[in-house]
Amino acid sequence: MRSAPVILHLDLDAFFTAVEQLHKPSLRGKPVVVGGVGGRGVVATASYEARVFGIRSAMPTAEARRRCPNAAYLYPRFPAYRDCSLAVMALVREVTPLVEQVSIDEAYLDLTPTHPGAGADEVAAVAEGLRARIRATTGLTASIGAGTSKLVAKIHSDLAKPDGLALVPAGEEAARLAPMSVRAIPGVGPATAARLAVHGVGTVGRLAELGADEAVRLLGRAHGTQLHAFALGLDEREVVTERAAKSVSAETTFDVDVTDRVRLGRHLRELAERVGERLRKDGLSGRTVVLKVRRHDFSTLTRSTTLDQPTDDVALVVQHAGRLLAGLDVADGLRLLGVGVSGLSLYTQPDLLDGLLDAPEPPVRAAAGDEGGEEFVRPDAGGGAASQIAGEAEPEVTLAEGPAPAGTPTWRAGQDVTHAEHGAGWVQGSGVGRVTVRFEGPHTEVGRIRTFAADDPALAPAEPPVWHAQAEAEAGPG
DNA sequence: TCTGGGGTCCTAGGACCC
DNA sequence: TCTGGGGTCCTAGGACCC
Repeated sequence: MRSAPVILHLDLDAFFTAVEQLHKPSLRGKPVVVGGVGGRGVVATASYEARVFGIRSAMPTAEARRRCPNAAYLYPRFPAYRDCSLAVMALVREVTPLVEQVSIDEAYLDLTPTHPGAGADEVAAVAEGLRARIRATTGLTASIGAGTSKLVAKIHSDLAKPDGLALVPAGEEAARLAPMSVRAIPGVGPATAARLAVHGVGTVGRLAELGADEAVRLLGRAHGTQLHAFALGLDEREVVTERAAKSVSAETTFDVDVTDRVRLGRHLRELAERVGERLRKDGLSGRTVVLKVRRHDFSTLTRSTTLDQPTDDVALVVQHAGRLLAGLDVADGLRLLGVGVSGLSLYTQPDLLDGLLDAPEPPVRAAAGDEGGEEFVRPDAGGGAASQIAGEAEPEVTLAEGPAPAGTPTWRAGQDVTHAEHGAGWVQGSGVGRVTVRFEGPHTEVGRIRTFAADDPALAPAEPPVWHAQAEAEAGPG
């Protein structure tokens, strides 16, 4: 446990509706609801003016309309929210590089790197400074919780809302948490709260008194252990800057239940196309295809099948998901259809791979700076990268300007990661100043390049300079 | 009131292997 | 020949979060 409250949790207040009110002054001071506006829509965010009427997130929009017919009901504009989020997160990263963005409107910060030895007063000043800059540059208000752990920071950003700061001095965690409802703990939802209530546990303090063994008996091994530790104010989770995606999915709820298999098939293809698009954009492929359906009675089923090889091929996803769907009874109607891919790995493109492996070695020139004209990075110039693999493995590869060898796959401008592993291969792109080469596991075949969407002309670099790099490395000892 | 869409993590049983 | 136990993978479902 840290000895000072250097972990912050920042949460933008009523984010979606705040952006709408920012962009449209006539909405300011008025009840605004952002969410699904169709017959089966639910509320994503209600402005504070709308919350006065009892409107809450996840409430059916129909119910919200009953409570406040005069509110503005808006369909979400995610691109606008993403832009605002990027602006805020840029300010956040000026405070510390140790930022874990957990959603479009939330992030944890660890101030240790930039404010070593900071006490509560300094942390409070940093947090207030950040809140002020967010307001001044974006017009949005943020609430911040500060404590010695993610848990305490998270719980207190909620208590600070709206537009506030709540800081818990080191040593006061358990006492602060004890009187709170167990529902204040992240991970305690309706089901867990109900199970605890049966045993007379309603507060965090009572959960702490219960003891770890009893908590495990009631809630299962993982959940029980974790929640009991939380109840004592114990939380050793680190702030981590990057987490790899584990699945990609798309789903849709129909306005009216669907029984027609032809229509379902069309929706299935659309959903698979969305999944495929995202897989390729992120340079991923997955081995398990998952079909999800929700029936007329709201019961949910999933069916999955695991392939021999990871794929991002829409046709293949459609084929397997379609087979899974064919095995289900849809006579009573489906209200939701979803398709997903899990078991993700960094993407390989077999045809490109073959071409590359069969192709003659690309010309190797002097390392950057040695000669005029085209400059390629010499494979051994990346030797530093290879030597880092055995460690934690995100070596950077220097880029050189100039044309890359024929057949070199392209990554999308602005996409900050390309992948090569355990071998050499060329990559190129534009608009990005550096390439990070990421290595997975000790297991992959030599010579594989994992990347890109080279077959998509829309992704080809339009503007010079065109960069290329040779990513070169060897397997570490594992 | 009648329940979105995108995710994560956990549990449990069965298959399979050693 | 029969039996046991542990580990891993796969599948399905459920709780939870924003």
